[in-house]
Amino acid sequence: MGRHLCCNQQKVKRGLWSPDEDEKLINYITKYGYGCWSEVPEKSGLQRCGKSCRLRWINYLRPDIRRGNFSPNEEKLIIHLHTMVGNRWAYIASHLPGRTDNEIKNYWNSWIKKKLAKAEIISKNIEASKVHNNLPQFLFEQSATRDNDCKLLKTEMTTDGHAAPLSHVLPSKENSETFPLWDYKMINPSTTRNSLYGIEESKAALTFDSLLIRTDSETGAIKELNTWDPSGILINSSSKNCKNSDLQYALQRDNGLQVQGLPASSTWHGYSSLNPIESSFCYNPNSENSNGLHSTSSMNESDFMRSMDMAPLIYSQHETLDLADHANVATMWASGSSSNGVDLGYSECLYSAEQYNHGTENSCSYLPPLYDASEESAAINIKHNENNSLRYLEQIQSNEINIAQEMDAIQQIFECGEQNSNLVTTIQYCLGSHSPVSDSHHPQDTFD
DNA sequence: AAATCCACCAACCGCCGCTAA
DNA sequence: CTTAGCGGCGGTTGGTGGATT
Repeated sequence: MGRHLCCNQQKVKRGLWSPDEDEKLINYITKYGYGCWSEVPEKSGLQRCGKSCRLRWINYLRPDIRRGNFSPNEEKLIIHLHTMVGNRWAYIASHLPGRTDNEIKNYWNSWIKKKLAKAEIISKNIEASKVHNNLPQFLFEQSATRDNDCKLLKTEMTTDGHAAPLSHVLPSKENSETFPLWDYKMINPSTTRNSLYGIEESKAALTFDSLLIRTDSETGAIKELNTWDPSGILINSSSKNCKNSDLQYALQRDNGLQVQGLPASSTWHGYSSLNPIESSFCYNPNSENSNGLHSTSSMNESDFMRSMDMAPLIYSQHETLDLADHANVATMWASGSSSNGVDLGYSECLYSAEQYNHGTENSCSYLPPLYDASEESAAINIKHNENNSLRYLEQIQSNEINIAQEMDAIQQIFECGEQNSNLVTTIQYCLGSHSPVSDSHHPQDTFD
């Protein structure tokens, strides 16, 4: 079962397609269209199995195929989607018009080899370290033994061996995308609420495949690193992405050090991992564990899939939206969906993206001014977002905000035909299907 | 100039899930 | 209900051509 009859036939031709064969297939598709691949060889006169014909058409001959190098935005989108769904090439390809799953798969496999090659040098050491409480010391030791590609500067460590309470392990904005600090594997995505330091206690913890500190390839010096990422610690295991700031937050929390760009350790409201989709979870006020703490639960599948359709849309509509922008959008999103327990914030995300890309205030009156990722504003923004989401909710409930007008405005921003209707559908779904949860039900920080 | 290496990518293979008989 | 046939998908292979020795 499962094996195709044509695959057993000895007479079928294999290997590269000749121009003549291509022509035959094109002629057939032009004449009959496609649908039943099994009958293609017979009717087209090709000595190929139907499967091979299908593959050739889909990956090479169909007219809407887009060939050539991947653009930076395409690459960005691929990385983003792969972070969320892994090797689901067909799904990823569905978000890149004209690209095939095979092409993306090939691109990824060749791309990731290069990227991980450098990381591999110290990944085993990181694994061995278990990323335990001596991580800062471990990093320090690494810096003394590794070459210029991966080290912490000695001067950036405090005298007791801890990482300085600044942003030294954060990548520069321009490097972070192609040179992630952290890669990781999710062992068991079903378990909820694992902290970075819960690794040894939980099978659902993260393992770190690599840790890289970005340095200048010529001078060896650590490049200027910015706290561009104001998002916070990994709170929930539904997240698939653990960022450098997660580490920073953990360091802050465990060492009692205030890290610039992060909120005080006693709060995590409005914080989740960088990507709102990866980290989004539904706060359940009815759930209370033995410690009297409310727990979170992972998003259900439909929420997850719906969310996954959103971020690529944001990306696809904004040529200049980079990771730092995304971090802000994400923070905004997370503040609506996570800390308040409701799926608000989608349209806010879009407005936020819009104002970022155009560098102007948007027309959305309830949004705060233009976000920035500076250290000073990060904590303020978080609080602002939080209040903002609540205010948004209140305005919706009191009919102060007209949802129809809201979506009209969004329509004007995103004039993208079919995708647009999907967007509106999504927003309608969000606004109509989720009950708000009181702000007083924020879960407590379990690390305090 | 020849041999070897290596990256790329088109194509193949096997598995899965759906569907119709 | 079972199962053959099929489309679709992801992992993998191997041919090709450019780069390096």
